Amino acid sequence: MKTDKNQPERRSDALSKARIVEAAIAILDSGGEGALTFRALAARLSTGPGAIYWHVANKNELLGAAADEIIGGVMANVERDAAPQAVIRAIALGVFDAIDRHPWVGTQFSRDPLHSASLQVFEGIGGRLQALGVSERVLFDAWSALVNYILGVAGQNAANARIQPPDTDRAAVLGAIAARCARLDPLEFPFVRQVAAQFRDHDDREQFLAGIDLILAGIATIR
Amino acid sequence: MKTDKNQPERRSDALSKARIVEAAIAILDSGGEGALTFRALAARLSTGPGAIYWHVANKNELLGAAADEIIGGVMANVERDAAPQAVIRAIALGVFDAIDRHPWVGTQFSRDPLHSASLQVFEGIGGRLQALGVSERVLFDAWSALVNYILGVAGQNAANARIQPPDTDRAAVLGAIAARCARLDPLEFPFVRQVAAQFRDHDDREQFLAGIDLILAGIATIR
DNA sequence: ACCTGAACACCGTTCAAGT
DNA sequence: ACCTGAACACCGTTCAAGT
Repeated sequence: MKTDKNQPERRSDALSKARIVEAAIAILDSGGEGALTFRALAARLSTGPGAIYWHVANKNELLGAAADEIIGGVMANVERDAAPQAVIRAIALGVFDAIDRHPWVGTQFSRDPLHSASLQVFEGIGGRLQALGVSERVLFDAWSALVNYILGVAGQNAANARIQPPDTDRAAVLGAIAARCARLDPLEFPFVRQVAAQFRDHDDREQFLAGIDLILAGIATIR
Repeated sequence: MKTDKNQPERRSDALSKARIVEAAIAILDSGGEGALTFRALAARLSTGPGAIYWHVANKNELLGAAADEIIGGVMANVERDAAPQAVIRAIALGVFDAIDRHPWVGTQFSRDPLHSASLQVFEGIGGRLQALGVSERVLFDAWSALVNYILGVAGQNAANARIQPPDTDRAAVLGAIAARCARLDPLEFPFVRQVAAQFRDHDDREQFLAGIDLILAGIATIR
């Protein structure tokens, strides 16, 4: 039985928060954070900037709703029936990959820490640590380390994306950085010089996951 | 023998990059990131906005120079003669405390990863990991985990500060968040509800350091 | 109830004109 | 060489006026 959602109007050009958020996501993904303007958004929706304010309080709320949309989708698809460590890795990678595809999301976690997006991540990580049998005494430390790491990297990646145009060549940027490192004073920066080659060929995602595993290994030592 | 720095002019009202950066830091510290405006800066220096552009390319460079000033001071004061783990903790806490006092600095690490501020942190952490005897194979993982964590938390704290006015009551905010957590659905968010009380009384700095120690413990397991 | 679009109060940045 | 400040091309947001 298909019970039609009895929407008041079927006109596809009627404005709604859902349509506004959808359009905002499209603009953010294709043009980056700088491209989202109330004027650009209004143009895409064939209306004036003022119309958007009837459905959305301000730009902050709009960005929050857009981020919730993305993270909500990620968290809904996390496989929850695996071993606790595996679920923690899946949540972490889910967030990482979402920020990779939609860098602007990374800035939004700190906007309101109790919005559904963040809450789902918080609960997902914390619940698995309990399932892992982490003692009450260190549970809060373990949880905050993981959450700080995951959301911190998300924010850094978002900041990086904001600096670089949406279609920058990652490999070229890494190569340029590595080359500049190799030219540093060997006496002042021996380590950075040495690590430059590895840095050029590294994969952000792998390094991110290695960090998660190091924290999990640390948790295991005091569990 | 006091060899006077033979500066061309002694007039204290002469504009210079140093004076501009100093004034920018004062504005950023007292009013937050939103308060730094070329007009506000010009007013404080009793000149026009255009004059600043003679000494500084744009706002981005200005923020970078200001952040370098702060982090440079922190890194210069790190005690380097202690045990490697202690130095790593000292660097991490130095960065953390600097962002606590000057939240706007936290956004600047990702601006240019090879500016002196970031480089000094990178080298400081990496060098101590080598001193710790971390094997070549896992050195890069260990280093990137620590650096990601330190700069990630810095960025999150900066973002939090940008949302809240510079003189917000921390304890009141934490209390309000904890209260909202306690009202969440116990079936959907059991962990978050349970952790809310601890969250209200937690200390950001202690939690940050606990995370560092967990990563160090993880590194020790594969060293 | 919902939409329109001009207008307001800002930005960063530029640039001709001054000294 | 360095400074001035008006002007340009933008913002987010508001609001009287429309339907």
